This record gives sequence, C-alpha cells and structure tokens, in this order.
Amino acid sequence: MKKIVFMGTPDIAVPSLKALVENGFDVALVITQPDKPKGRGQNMAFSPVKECALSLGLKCYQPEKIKNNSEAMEVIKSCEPDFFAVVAYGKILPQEILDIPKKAPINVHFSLLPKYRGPAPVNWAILNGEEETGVNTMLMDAGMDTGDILLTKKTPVLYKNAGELADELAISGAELLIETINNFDNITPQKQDDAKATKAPMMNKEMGLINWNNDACYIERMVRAFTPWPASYTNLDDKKVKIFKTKVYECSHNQKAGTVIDVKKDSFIVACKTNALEIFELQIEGKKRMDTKSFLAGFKLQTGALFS
RNA sequence: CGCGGGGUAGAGCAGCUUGGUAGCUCGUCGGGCUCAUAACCCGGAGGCCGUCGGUUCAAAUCCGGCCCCCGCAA
Repeated sequence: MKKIVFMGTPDIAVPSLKALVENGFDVALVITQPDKPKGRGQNMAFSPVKECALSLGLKCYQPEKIKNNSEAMEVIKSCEPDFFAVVAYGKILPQEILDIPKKAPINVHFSLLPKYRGPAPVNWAILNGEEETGVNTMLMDAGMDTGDILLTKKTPVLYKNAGELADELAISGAELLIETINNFDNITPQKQDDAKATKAPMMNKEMGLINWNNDACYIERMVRAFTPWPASYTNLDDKKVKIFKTKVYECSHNQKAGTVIDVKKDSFIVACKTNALEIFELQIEGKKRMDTKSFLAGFKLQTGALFS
C-alpha cells in the first residue's frame, strides 16, 4: 500500500484528500496551515482540510513554517512516504523537503500549465475570459508551479463563477491525482514551456471594486471571477453592495457609467462604458445575499440611481 | 471583550426616537377586466414582532441576559 503525506489547506483540496482515503491509500499524515483566528469575534478556525482530516481520523501536523524547520523534516521523514500529494497547501516547500518521498512529490494545480502559475489560477482564468481551463498534476520542484507536468484534464469555463468552477476542478483534480499515483511509473513527465508561463497572484478585496467605466463583458467576467470570494462590489449611497450574478445587457445608451437605466421585475440594468449589465443577485452592506427580486421588494431603487 | 448593521406574514422591508387594535412591495388563494398575459382592478388567507426576563394599566416599541444572521477588520 502506498504511503502518502498530504498537504493542503482550503476547500478545493478536500476532495483530493477524501479520494486518497477512499481509494485505499495510506495517508500517514496531513499537513495544513495553522489554525487562525477568523471572522467576527476572532474565533480560531480550522482549515477545511483539517476539518476533513479529523473527521477521517487522520493525523494532522500544522507547522508555522516549513522552511529551515528541522522538526518538520523529522516528522515528515518518519512517515517514510512514497508520495507527497500537495493541493493548495499555501506554503513553498524547500528542496530538502521535496526530496523526502521515495517516489515523488506530486502537486495538483488548477490551471492548464504553464498558464496561471500561482495561488489564484481559477479566478484569473475567468477574469481573462479563457474558454477552457483545467487541472494538472506535476512533479514538484522548488519553483512556483514550475515542475514537469504529469497529467492534464481540461474543463470548459462557460458561464461558471469561480466558486462553481473551483468545485468542479476540485473533483477532477482528485480524480487526476489518483490516476497519476496509480499510473505513476508509466507517465512521462513533460517540461513546461517557461516562455508561455503566466502568473496568477492572490486576489484581494480591493481588486473587487467595480469600475463601471469598463465594458459590460469585462465586468460580467469580473463578477464571476470574484464570486464567491473576495466578491466584486460597488457603492450606492455610501453603502457597499456586493454583486454576485449578472448578465451582459446589450443596448446603446448615453448614460453615465454606473447609472441605473431600468428597473425590472426581477432585475435592474446598470450602464457600463459600453452596453450595460443586468443584475440578478446582490448583497447590500449588513444584509444577506439575495436575488434582485427580493432586494427590490424592500429597497426602492429608482431609475437614475448611481453606483460608484 | 476588535468596530458596526440587523432578526416583524412564504420573500424583502417600514414601524421603535414621542409605549395604546401591526403596515408596505412581492408571492399565494378567490373574483373581475381582457383575444390573451408575467399586465391592470377588487377581495381573502397568512404574524405569540428571534428568545428569556424586567419596567408599565398597557411593550414590536423602553431596560437587561442569551441565541442567530450580515458588513468592516483580520
């Protein structure tokens, strides 16, 4: 039975961990980011991977740092793993750690490498209007997602938002991980073409501010790329409004960008630089996320109101 | 004790400052108008006003505890 040390942190890594256990691998250790105070009230929260590991009865290890950490080295070495399975762990692993597994350190990455190396490949693929993305498994090296590619699986982006696409990729990533380990000896690693590499840095909240002076197509992609996190937002009467679901509304208008040009029964239309955006789901500061129909039932939004 | 908003009909909200028969938009049900309708008109059902306690002749409203939701911050 192959011994695995799993490393991962967010939701997108959970299906891979489950798949390893369900397929009978010996997951000797799960390494995940330390518990951190989160949300209102600064309550300590476990990472999704830790939650999953605990429910599966797996041993967890949460080093503050993994570089130049002799304790971490010993803990991992003592597992005598055949493979590392690394899925969105969130820390860079030094070469001395990567050298531990007998067979290989394998990483699951959620883009079609060499495009979108880095921590937010799903979001960037949507924002840039890619028609397809996917998942790769690769041999890890000391660089950021620069290792040789093992297997690839493509997925169409369509009109999914980042959350939906991430859920899908998490599943196909788990499948690809199992396939990769099972067939490892028959897979020929392929070098990445560094000349075609692009980066996908972490998204942050400021990036979610909508500039209505953009094309409606871009804003529509932006909303999908930022949903559900960190969410794209705009302002109305000093209140922050997160936008979650939209559709490009083709029309010619001469309104200032950000102006509400029509209020319908289940939606409203906001002018962009070119065309306009139909809003279907949103969340006003202090309130729950809701569909536009519900929002309009309680908020008297009028034509001419201005988002900024 | 990080800061702030909020919990009122199936949904979304108003009412609370200045206690006194609970209201609006939508949905739902019935009727009407119409060639027809998601449109329009008329009518009805549906609430222990988050929860526990206090003040009061009287509490959605004032006071205190608790639970839950959300924005910011992290």
